[in-house]
Amino acid sequence: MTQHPTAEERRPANDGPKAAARNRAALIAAAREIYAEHGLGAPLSGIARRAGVGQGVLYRHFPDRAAVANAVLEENVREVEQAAAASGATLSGVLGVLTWHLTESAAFIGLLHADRTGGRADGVHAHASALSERVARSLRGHLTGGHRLGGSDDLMLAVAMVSGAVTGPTREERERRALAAWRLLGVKVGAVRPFAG
Amino acid sequence: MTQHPTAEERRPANDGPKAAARNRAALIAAAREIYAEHGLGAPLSGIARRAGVGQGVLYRHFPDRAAVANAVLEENVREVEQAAAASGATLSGVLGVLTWHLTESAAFIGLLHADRTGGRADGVHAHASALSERVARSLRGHLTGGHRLGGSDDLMLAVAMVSGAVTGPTREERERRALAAWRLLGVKVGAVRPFAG
Amino acid sequence: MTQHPTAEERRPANDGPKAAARNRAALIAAAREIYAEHGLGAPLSGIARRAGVGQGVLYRHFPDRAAVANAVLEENVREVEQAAAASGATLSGVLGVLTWHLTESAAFIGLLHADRTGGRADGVHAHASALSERVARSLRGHLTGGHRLGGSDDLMLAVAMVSGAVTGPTREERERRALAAWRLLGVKVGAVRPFAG
Amino acid sequence: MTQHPTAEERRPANDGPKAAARNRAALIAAAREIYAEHGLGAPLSGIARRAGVGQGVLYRHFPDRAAVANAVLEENVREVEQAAAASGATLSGVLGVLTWHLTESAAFIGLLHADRTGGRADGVHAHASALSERVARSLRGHLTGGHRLGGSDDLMLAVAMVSGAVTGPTREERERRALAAWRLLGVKVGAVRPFAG
DNA sequence: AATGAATGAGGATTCATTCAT
DNA sequence: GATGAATGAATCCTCATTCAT
Repeated sequence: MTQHPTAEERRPANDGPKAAARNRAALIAAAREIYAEHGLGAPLSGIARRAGVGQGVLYRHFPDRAAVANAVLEENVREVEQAAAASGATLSGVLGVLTWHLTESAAFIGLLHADRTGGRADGVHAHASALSERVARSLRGHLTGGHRLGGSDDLMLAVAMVSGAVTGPTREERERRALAAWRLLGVKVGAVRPFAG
Repeated sequence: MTQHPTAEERRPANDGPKAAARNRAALIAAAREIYAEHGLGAPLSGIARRAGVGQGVLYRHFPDRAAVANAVLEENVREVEQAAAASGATLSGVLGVLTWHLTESAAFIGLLHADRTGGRADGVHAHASALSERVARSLRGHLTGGHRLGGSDDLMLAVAMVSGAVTGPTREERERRALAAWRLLGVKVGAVRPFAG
Repeated sequence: MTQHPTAEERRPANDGPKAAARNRAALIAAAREIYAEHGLGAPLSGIARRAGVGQGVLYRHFPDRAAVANAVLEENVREVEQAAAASGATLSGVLGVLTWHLTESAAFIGLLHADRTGGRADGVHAHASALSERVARSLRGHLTGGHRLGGSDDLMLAVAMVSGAVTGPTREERERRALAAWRLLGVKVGAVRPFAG
Repeated sequence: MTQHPTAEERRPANDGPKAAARNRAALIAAAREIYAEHGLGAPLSGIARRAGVGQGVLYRHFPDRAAVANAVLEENVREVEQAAAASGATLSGVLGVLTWHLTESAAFIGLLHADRTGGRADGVHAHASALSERVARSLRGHLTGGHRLGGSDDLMLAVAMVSGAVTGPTREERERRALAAWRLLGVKVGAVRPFAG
């Protein structure tokens, strides 16, 4: 509580710098939901609304549409990295976390398909390959060879393939399909769940 | 009450009803190109412009955005069906044609991913499953078992997976990746080319 | 997918939230004028232009065409209600105010004729009967019987009849005809003027 | 059946000049219906469609939107004139026919309100006053004085007033209101029905 | 640092009207 | 004479982005 303790009625919520971080998180969470419901092209105004902040706040934190998507992706990628960095991590474990994000986040799937839509140099795409590379690096470290995939390139291709299979209205359905896809590839996947310490 | 008093001077070209079929084809061809360049969400006005017709013509032939996409997809699916129906057709041959369309047509890939974007029940999606089923039927007839795929469902899952792998700026690159994907799945694919009698 | 990359140069005036109320009032005033000149079906863009605001502002304040008309009507009805509620109000006095609005506001006349145009259930019509009932209620309280009208229903019919007589290019002409109409009905009408305290 | 009895299969209906008159009548009838359902601003294309002819035919017979409306009005006015010219015609009888058209034809009501909408010099309005004058003339001849209306002007004002009262979704409801309006004016009206010789 | 109104370009859609056949 | 496709201007409406407060 580094704020002035004085209660202030009027003036709609300006809780000081602490709120900034909170707002940012709320925006990312809102964006994730909106993306899941309406796809990556959803109106930014809706994201701000769901986050419970004004449009201006969104633009304070993210200069443009791409930045919002990137922030969402960043979180997904970071979790995969953390899963990969955790002690005792195995390829199948990391793939489980990766698969979780694949089934849970529309934006994350979009990441793997960014360059397909063609044209518009969104800046989403700009970052996309960098993020994609971070995922690749996370997986690379755990490649052991007990499967049909030849190397990191094959593995990332497989990830893209699985993401192609991840369709369906509910997360459960998407998970079912993702696991079926990994099975077709002959790859063992651990528990499908978010990374949590 | 709302009237439309139009201009009175110029009135370029009206080749008569004969042009109707030609225009429809031009619109589909234009849509295919535009979709490849800008994705399925591209402005309809651009399609009309590229087809060299007024916007009204587009709306005459296709009541809405979904109808345009469906018309494009319809062509792709029909070629696959024709390839499947041709005498001497083999699964790998049909898959070659299918793969061609996968690498050539953004809309066709979208077909396999229609339900991922979430939200908007476009009517694209409405037809999508019907079209998807037609593809499945075309492939089903040639399932022989000389591979790891268990049945029609596995096969369609595999198609979705390959479509997930089909990214990249050029068709050649996309073909390279598609073939790599089929290889990972252990499925033999014939010549990647459009069906031609 | 559809994006709106706007221009980057000019960005005229943004007087801040303070302007909101002012803009709303300006829009209603503009709508009243436009309606008088071009009827209820006039382009909304013209209203925004005359109000000196962007089209977006109009849509912010009024979700659709009906809402604009309703806002205009609301003002008219409110004045009649106020005239009816004023101390010392008499039927003829209220009718004078009502007649003023009849001669001044095309939208207000439209209110009484809403259901004639047939077809389109505008939502204008939805509110219309509610507003119409408010007018009826305002008059009802002052029915005294010193005339040929039997009751509230007759009175509202009479109002509709007078509104039918209110034609002509200038307000003065319309007032002349309105008064002649009331005379034919044998109803005494007070000063034809807006309500002002 | 004054047509050539030769059956002709192909060539979409061009039954010779005789068809022209039939088409014209069909267009007017269609316009009357469409006007009743969707108001005077309804799309011309709908009128042509309902008449079962191409758009071009409509334009052959009527140079513009106004001409269509005028043709519809013309029919209404002519019936009133015929009723007035019939031997043994009385004012109340003519008013009965007039009232029929008032309750049956949206366009005809519009005639009496043409100048209210303001602005747009439709050409509907151009003819409107001429037609209106023809109605006045028809009534004038039968003015006898057994009522409160002072003269032709009063009578036309009364007609306008009644037309203002003619609202409601069904013709029956509109007739009910029209008769109530005439009653308020103390004018006796004969049978409400179209003129038929 | 937040709010939320305003701007205005862009894209969708609808018709009035023309014209080749 | 009829058909109905084509044109394209006008209108509707949406949103990305800026900015006064």
